[in-house]
Amino acid sequence: MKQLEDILKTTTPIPLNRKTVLNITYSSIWTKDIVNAILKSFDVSNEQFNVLRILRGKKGSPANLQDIQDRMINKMSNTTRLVDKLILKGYVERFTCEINRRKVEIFITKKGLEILKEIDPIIDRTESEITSNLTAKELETLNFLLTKLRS
Amino acid sequence: MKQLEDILKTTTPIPLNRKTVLNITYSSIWTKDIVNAILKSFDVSNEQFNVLRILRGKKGSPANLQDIQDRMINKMSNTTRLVDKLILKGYVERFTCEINRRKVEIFITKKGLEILKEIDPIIDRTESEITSNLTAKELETLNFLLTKLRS
DNA sequence: AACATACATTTGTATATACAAATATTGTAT
DNA sequence: ATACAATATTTGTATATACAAATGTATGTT
Repeated sequence: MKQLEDILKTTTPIPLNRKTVLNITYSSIWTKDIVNAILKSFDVSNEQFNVLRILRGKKGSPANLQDIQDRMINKMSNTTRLVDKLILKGYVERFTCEINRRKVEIFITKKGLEILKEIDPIIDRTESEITSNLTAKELETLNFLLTKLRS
Repeated sequence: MKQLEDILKTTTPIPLNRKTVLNITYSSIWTKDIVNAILKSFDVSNEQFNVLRILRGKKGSPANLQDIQDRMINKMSNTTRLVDKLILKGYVERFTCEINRRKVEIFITKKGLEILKEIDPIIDRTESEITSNLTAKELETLNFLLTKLRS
């Protein structure tokens, strides 16, 4: 098992508080890199993939920008431009809401649903691989500790 | 304790594999936001602070860009421009290495050491607060599980 | 109706991240 | 000595992130 001290190439031991923060940060980068490598072959960024899945979850009903931001794990400060890119790729459509013209209505297109259908099983498999070194019980404990940390 | 399903405002339960990946990602964002809020008041970014601490760790001996990148938790693809910003702020100096002119020699300045001395105790306290909901034993377990996950 | 206020999104600017290509320097083989 | 590969950094381009300001729309008060 590669300890954090090895990864950061430091000889002095890191205090437990800092070590925990660094370990979480490093693990997050580690998982992100693995997932990104998969998504890259589909020319879709992590955030774009996230938005597409949120839109699919709406099952045909429109989403506005706030809906999307609320459901995004990394609160983007600029969902407008992210949606712009998805429109260019043909995965998403945007209309202004007729009832409240300040709002926009964003829908996933058929093409968007199709690319998700392609990517989904690969991401599922990747997420299984990422967590394969821990038992189900260990995963439960890890989730519990992370949730408690933030509470 | 706020579960991930609440955070992401989803009603459907998330499978354990994906939940773990998301929990790590979200926890990383959570800690980053807290630390960033502190650093922001010093007009230093997380990455800049990281580099300054790496340079201080060299204790007067020069660091080149690869040294810095190797010790950075988030492998920046562009340490050149990050160092540029630190030079502008007067926290760092850069010279070309006379022995191997492809390399650069980067040093932290007195001003850089002084700002670190100011920031350090505040970050220490912040890291203690971040981890204050878990006992030492729980923190050990968390670190163990994250390390095992990546092994 | 006129005004201020709140809301939802867009735009602007700076920095960060990711990757590819360009530049400069050094080491090695012939 | 020349050519070629390896090394170390820099530059370019695209996207992502963070925050502030601007725009356009709706709502409440007088």
